[in-house]
Amino acid sequence: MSMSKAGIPKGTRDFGPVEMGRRNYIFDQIKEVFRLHGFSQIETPAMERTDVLLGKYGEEGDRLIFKIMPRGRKLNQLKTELEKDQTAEVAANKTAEEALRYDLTVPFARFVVQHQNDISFPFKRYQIQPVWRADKPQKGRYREFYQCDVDCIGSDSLLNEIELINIMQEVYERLNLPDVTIKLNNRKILAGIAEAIGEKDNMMEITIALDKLDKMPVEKVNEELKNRGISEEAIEKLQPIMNLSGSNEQKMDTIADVLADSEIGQKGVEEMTFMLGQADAMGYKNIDFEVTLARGLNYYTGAIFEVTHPDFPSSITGGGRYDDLTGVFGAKEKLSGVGISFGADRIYDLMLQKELFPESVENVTDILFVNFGDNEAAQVLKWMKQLREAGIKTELYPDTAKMKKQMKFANDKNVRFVGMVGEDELNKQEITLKNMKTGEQESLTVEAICEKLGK
RNA sequence: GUGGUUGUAGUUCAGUUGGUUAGAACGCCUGAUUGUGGUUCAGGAGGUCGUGGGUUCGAGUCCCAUCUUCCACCCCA
Repeated sequence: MSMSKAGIPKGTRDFGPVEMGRRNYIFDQIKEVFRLHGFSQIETPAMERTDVLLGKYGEEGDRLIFKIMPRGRKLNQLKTELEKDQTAEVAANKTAEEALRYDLTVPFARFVVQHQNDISFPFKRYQIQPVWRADKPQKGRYREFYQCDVDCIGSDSLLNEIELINIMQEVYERLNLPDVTIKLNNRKILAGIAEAIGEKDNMMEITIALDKLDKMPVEKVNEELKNRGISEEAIEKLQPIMNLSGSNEQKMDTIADVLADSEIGQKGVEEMTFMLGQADAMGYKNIDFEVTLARGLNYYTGAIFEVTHPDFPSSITGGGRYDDLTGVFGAKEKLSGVGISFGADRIYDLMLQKELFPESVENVTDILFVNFGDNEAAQVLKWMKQLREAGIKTELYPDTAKMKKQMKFANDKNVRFVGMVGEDELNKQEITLKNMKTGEQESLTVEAICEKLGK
């Protein structure tokens, strides 16, 4: 066998026992909230057929999809395509039959269409799985990461959007991250703006520029708009929007004014007003209407969401409404959907930085028994059965090593109690239970311990 | 994909204009303590200086390539 250096691809990570305890804590909280809102879980394969994914995320997205190298005859076809003076990228897209999924929304749309006869709508699903992007890694940006998606498909009602806001609030409340800001916008407003300033066909250009407002001054953005081919007149008309400020209501008033003549814009204003009103009625104070919020994913058509935290550089949740994602897979009727995705890995990084993980997620064993020999071990095995039936996590050190070594092991593993059963305890039929945090110890019967620590 | 940045012990980092045998702290191992971890004390192990080339009498230090890390653009969870 050939030797190789141990290592993993860039932008990927191993998760040890401590990290998994924390990660599962995040997943459990998120899952619990999803279930409380009536969503059910699905899973889809790590890979999809390439044509399912290509063209759904825009040009940049296509480039970031991991294609799986073809095998056998297809591999020779790749060679032929390359010889036809194709770029390697085009050749790869043409010949790779499979690719790793880039997100969970597009595979979900594929799933819905494929199983449309078995699904009753509106279909509320959640899905927690890894996705892969051929990105250049940075802080909070990985090439393999988990998304926690909730989507409702087959309903136009804005109540779905409202429920998603509730879910975001509940999740971040549970995770002890109350400082998040939920940013809202609507693609219809963005379309309306483009229409109102007479640049209907340049909506993407305008939204990309608007998105940069939080990074560069207005003058720079104006310059960029000009470079992107937007007329001076249109840029002039855009200024009230670029200089938006004040409360959500004040911003909405200004926008409504600018969009008075745009049908689609008015629809967007109507939707946004409803959502802001509902959020206000729930007493939420951290909702921000931001026209600059664009979100690159091509398929969004209505509301768009993004959650940020002051101590983290990038968004930790994002999503929106898509009207026709199932259409491209040949759905019988038009199915509108809306959903969001929690970025578990970014939430993990943020919570670690803020030291928000409860200590309890790190201990896996309640009682570790010191091994004093065969006779003692035989008795401990019986007692452990009783303890486990009472819901107490317990284990026996497998070797009769030195006490010091066993105690150190217990300490390193962060167990709550050490159980000692030697000759004295066998005679008394009791267990010496030591609290590893306080150092106190007492002699108790197994029944008394079940009573004390049992679930 | 473009531009920049980082890499030295298990970890975090020192290491002078290129010059003997590459250091510290923490961690790890052993003992003080044969039924007590976390504290204390004494001792010990551990490095092909990311990898591969090159310049030089001599390279952790300079040059090139490559990988990795982080950052900006782009995009995004």
